[in-house]
Amino acid sequence: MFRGRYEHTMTKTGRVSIPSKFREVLRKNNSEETFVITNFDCYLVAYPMREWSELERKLSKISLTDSEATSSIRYLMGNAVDCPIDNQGRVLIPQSLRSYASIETEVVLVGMLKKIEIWSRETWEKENGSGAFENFKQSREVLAQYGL
Amino acid sequence: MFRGRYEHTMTKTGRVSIPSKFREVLRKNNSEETFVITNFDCYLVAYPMREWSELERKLSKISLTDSEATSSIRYLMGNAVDCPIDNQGRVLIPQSLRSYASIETEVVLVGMLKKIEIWSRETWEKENGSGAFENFKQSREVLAQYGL
DNA sequence: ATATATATTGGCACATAATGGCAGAACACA
DNA sequence: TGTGTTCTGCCATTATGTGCCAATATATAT
Repeated sequence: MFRGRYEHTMTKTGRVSIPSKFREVLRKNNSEETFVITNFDCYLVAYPMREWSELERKLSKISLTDSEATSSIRYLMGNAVDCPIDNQGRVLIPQSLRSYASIETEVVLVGMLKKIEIWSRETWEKENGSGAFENFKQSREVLAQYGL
Repeated sequence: MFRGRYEHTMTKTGRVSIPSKFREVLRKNNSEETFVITNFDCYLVAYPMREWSELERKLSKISLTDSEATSSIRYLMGNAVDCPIDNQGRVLIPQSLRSYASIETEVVLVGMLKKIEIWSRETWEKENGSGAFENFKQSREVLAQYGL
């Protein structure tokens, strides 16, 4: 499982180092060294290839006449990009996803169990900066429902 | 599986570059460097030769007496053209299919698992531009459904 | 404390991708 | 056979992606 938060900087060419702890998780799961990155709200989400492929395998069984499902698939797949990790442990985040998440240089990577979130630092501060603890306290009760 | 969305421009002669990620998928599947392209709704779909053959195999099982199915088959097969990929990684989209999908110069190519969709940019914007948020919500549900 | 390994990042050079243009080949049609 | 039109291969250009080396910082081991 991915956990922890890391602040990295992106190169001018759009490459971001994947924290070594995250790469270690991939290795331990015998997962391919590739993420599938997609957009979500105001940030990006990166799934290990293995998890994503599993989803695709299921989606590919859906009939091509189911137009509602097709349009979901179109959205989901159209925004997903596979980003292999290079020898220096970096991924190239495509321009389109960068601008979607307003990522310029400073990036926050957050381990979220089976996936990773990638935020621009600015957006991160705005959404999770000051009020984070307050939010946590308020929404903590939700956790009780899950036996925590 | 094909994934991602690419905006390319068509030459005056009707040639469109296939995104290199898509060609890579063909190579990895030891698939022939040829697509079968046909019309569908207001856009085009392109199948790797092997997938297309699979589709034909299924269609060939349909009884001749099922006239409704037969006319669907006629529609699909009648417009199908095989488009080999040239040395620059491009396909020539025949005039008839271009005009069918109102493709002039700006083209959107979408990876859709086992096939590719080819849209004119205008049509794409109209069909998938404004409704994006709906699709987003739907696709989120899909992800949740699969525990992602 | 010192040496050694690993992680992150910057920079550079080269490879590849996308696309525009052109010339000859193939084709259809009179 | 001649005359357009479309097709096709190839080259050139530009932008972007990719691999690699090196510098620095941090962690780990001796």
